[in-house]
Amino acid sequence: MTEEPGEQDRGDGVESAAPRRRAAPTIYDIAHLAGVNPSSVSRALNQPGRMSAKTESRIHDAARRLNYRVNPMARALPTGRTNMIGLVIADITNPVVFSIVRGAERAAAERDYTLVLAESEESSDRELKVAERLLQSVDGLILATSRLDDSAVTRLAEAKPLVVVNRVVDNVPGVVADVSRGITEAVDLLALFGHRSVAYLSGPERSWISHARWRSIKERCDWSRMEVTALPTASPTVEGGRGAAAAVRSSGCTAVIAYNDLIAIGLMRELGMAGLQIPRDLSVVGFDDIFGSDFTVPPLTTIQMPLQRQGARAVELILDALKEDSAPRQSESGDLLTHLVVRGSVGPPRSRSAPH
Amino acid sequence: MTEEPGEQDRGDGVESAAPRRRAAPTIYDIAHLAGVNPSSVSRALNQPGRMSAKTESRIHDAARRLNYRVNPMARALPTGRTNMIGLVIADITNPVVFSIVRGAERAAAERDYTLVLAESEESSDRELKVAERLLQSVDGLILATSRLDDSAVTRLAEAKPLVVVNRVVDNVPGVVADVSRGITEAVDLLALFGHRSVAYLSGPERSWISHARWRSIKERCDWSRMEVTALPTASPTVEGGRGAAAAVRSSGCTAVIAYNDLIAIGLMRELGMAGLQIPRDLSVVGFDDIFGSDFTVPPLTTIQMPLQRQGARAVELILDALKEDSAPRQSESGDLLTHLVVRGSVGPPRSRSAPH
DNA sequence: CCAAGCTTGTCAATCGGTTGCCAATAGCGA
DNA sequence: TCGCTATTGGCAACCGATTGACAAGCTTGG
Repeated sequence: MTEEPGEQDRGDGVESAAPRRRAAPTIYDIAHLAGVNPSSVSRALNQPGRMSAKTESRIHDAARRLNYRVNPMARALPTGRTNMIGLVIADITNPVVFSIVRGAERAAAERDYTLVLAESEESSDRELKVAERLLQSVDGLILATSRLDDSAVTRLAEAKPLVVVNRVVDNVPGVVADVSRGITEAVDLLALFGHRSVAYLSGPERSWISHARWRSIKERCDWSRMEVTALPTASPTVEGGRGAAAAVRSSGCTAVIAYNDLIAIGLMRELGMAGLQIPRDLSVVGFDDIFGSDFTVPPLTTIQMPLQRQGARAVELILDALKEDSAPRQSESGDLLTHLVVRGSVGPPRSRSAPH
Repeated sequence: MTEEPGEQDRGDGVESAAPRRRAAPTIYDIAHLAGVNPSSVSRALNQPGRMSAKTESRIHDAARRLNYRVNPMARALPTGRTNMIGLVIADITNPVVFSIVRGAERAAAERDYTLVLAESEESSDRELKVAERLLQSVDGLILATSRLDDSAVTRLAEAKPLVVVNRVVDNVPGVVADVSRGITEAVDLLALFGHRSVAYLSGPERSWISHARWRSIKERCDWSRMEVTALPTASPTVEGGRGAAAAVRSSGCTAVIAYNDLIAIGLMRELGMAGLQIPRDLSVVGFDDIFGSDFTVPPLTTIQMPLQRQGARAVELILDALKEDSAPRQSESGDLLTHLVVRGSVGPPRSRSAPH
């Protein structure tokens, strides 16, 4: 309380041994140094050109000299804008989300937004809680691998701009990749090799995207006059893939398209341990092209999703919604195409190895 | 300006087509509903028991009825606490950081903290910028894979509690795993198989942890009377491992310990393509036990780092520093042990295959 | 029966920036 | 040189919550 109360003991509450923190400079410090009113500082910093060049540069100099950074919390209060975007994912160790996170982080950072991350650990209860908590601190929310039902998503979307990834919810913008191209390529390749019977190792029953993939696969297989059946898996993981091996073998199919790469990898490993050879005994196609899918033997042929671009696009949609209030852009898959990455896990079926 | 100015047009600035957002309830709404003063609401919510049970429960009821969540920005202003922790990483697609992120996210969420993520894209300039930006909005900062030099780290640590992971910087708390146990196990296993000459494929020249690993490997090899040399790699990636294959072959060593799994995997793939067999022609040990390190053929034997625990520990250190100002705990590796995960990439050397 | 001691709740200042409104100033033409 | 308008900059309210100081209400003891 020597001179400027509140300047003296700011920083951290207790004042004993802890390393002394230097308090961050404020616009008041700048105003003092530049000899102007704090509000002028705010103006100079936020609306360049609305002030005499001389004063403006004096203020900027002072700010630079003090190494000033705006306090995002203080700014957020009156404006309601935090410059943060929330990203909720089910499981951060799922390689599928890495790319989404990266794409989102990059797109956000580029526009000076900060990404806030939260994990729902595959629980829809936790997801709701986490999303509600995040919602308070961010300008918009991305649900990357949501386990919520549509109504909950819709309700969340009422509070702040919200975008879902790889999912379609009425009236909520979504970023969905167009799987048809990749699937067409995959099915066509199998057909070319002479496969006549294919199985789809499906994902979680409640997964919108798993059904979308199945529909697309079914359609293309029908078109190619191939038999196709869906086989369930216990979980969309390596373990789930392992567990499905028996069903695959007894199904009599000669090729498999898996809901994701983890399942595909699990299946290959299990069959490999049982002495089968891939692709001689079974052709396997994965989905996503995750990190490590080329480490396997043989390397996995897989349908690559534009996950990083999807993450970036999700951020862009949020920012769009924030900027103007044009009608919320609906799920558009324009440039979000998938394509087949051909590696070693697809070949001719055992019986007839000649094409066609 | 009909009645309560500022109540009418809150929500979002522009008011045309955009989906109407409902404004979040405030403590004033609660106070109004419960018929008390806003400050009583704050007290009832934050200091339970300091108020008549009756009033308190009335306030809680009102809060629940309005589905009230505290506005973190508004709270952060007077308290200086944001309940957010920043995590800066070099490259989010590096599998090593997944586990750190997960550990940190879990530990943070458990204590009602939110994790804020930023990527430096391997650039120390960007890292500094990003860290300074984050510093404004968080209560503490974790540098997981920092490319900054010590002085920059020290300077950042002056502003807010800061923790580095897998690195030691004077006067800055760090979370460093004790590599000696894993390395001892690895070197001993190689010795047991009869290897006499080992190479270390090192990481980035400026990486503290790479040197630490090298020192530990050198020490144990000396102890075992094994020859050991360090071989440089161009980068700590699969590509870097590939590029080092030639040097490894001409070095005459029979076993390799790589700075990380990516290098090990790259090396194995390159050698495999050249017709060598692992472990017959070369034993390979990786570091980290990343996702996918068991997808390779043979599966990679690797020294597992407790990355997830390290991430969690980093958060705990921040929280400690925030709570009391006990002397900042210095890098302690107590329970952060490494250990060898034995898989298929280590075997007896070609020449003499009998142990010892 | 009254004063002292606790509870319980209210007031008001504050955190750091933003912004509408208005006064002071500068610039301009006549 | 004067008066008018276009700029420029300052004042003050406000965003939502926290918190120290204090008043009102209650209990309790002398």
